[in-house]
Amino acid sequence: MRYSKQREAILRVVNASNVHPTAEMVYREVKKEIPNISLGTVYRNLNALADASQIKRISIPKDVDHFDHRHVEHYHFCCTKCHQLYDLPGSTIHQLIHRLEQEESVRITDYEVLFYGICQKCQKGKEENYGIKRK
Amino acid sequence: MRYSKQREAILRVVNASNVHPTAEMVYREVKKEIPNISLGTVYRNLNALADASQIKRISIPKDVDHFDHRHVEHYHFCCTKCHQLYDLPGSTIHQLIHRLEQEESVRITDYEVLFYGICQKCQKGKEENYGIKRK
DNA sequence: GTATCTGCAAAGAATTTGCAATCCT
DNA sequence: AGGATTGCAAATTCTTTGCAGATAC
Repeated sequence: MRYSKQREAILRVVNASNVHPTAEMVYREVKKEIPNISLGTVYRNLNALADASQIKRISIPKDVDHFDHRHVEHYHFCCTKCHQLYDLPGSTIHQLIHRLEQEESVRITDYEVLFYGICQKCQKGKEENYGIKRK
Repeated sequence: MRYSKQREAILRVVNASNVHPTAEMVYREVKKEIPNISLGTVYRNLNALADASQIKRISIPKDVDHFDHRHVEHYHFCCTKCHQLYDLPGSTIHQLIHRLEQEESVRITDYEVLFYGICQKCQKGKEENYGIKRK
């Protein structure tokens, strides 16, 4: 994979973000720096970076894909009320992975744990919809 | 939700299937029974059934959505070589859910655990691609 | 009777792709 | 130089939706 300033900027934006950006969000952000970048380029690079395991793709029912850096192990939590995507800490999953690899004879190289529920804010009644439409 | 023979057949197909069918697969299967059913009806009903928690939607990176019955608790495993979707047994996740609910003050109502890796068949070199294209 | 559901076809939304020009190394 | 990458726009793919007629209750 050859260097390009577009890809460098895209990776930087995903790494710096704490909101699990979508392709569109990354596009809007990178545009500030490279105004004539195209959305196609953003998609191409997000795919390339995900294939190279430099970022992680999060697929969510009824929503477009989100992308995430891979700095720390964590789970994802999707609030079914405000449709916001949060991180949940933890890496308890490794024991489970080990057990499954033994018992099921598969080799596990990656995982995605997605919880659904009601976030703290929405439980308190402060429900907000951050413009994320329900598919 | 009112009865319809279309929805009944769709639910029956998902419940009877052991391959986590896509909307298209369900459509092809139900068509054997109700030849003039439309794909739109299949989509509408899969959505309605998933909203009613009668079936589960599985969103996978670079693949269309799959649907699954909810008979037993299990995880999903996606082989990155043959792109086949398998079940993995277990429900170890409940302790984790409990802990996270306490510590993070969220209410968790559902979850999806998706592992990636190489399935048994592909490890043995018998890799097959079941016509599931890579997005 | 009437609200829900269906089939059909068209629309919509997200993502990919072909191509000529440009950029890395 | 030469292959990778880009911007642009068109194409593709999956899914949703509007509507008129059919169906459930």
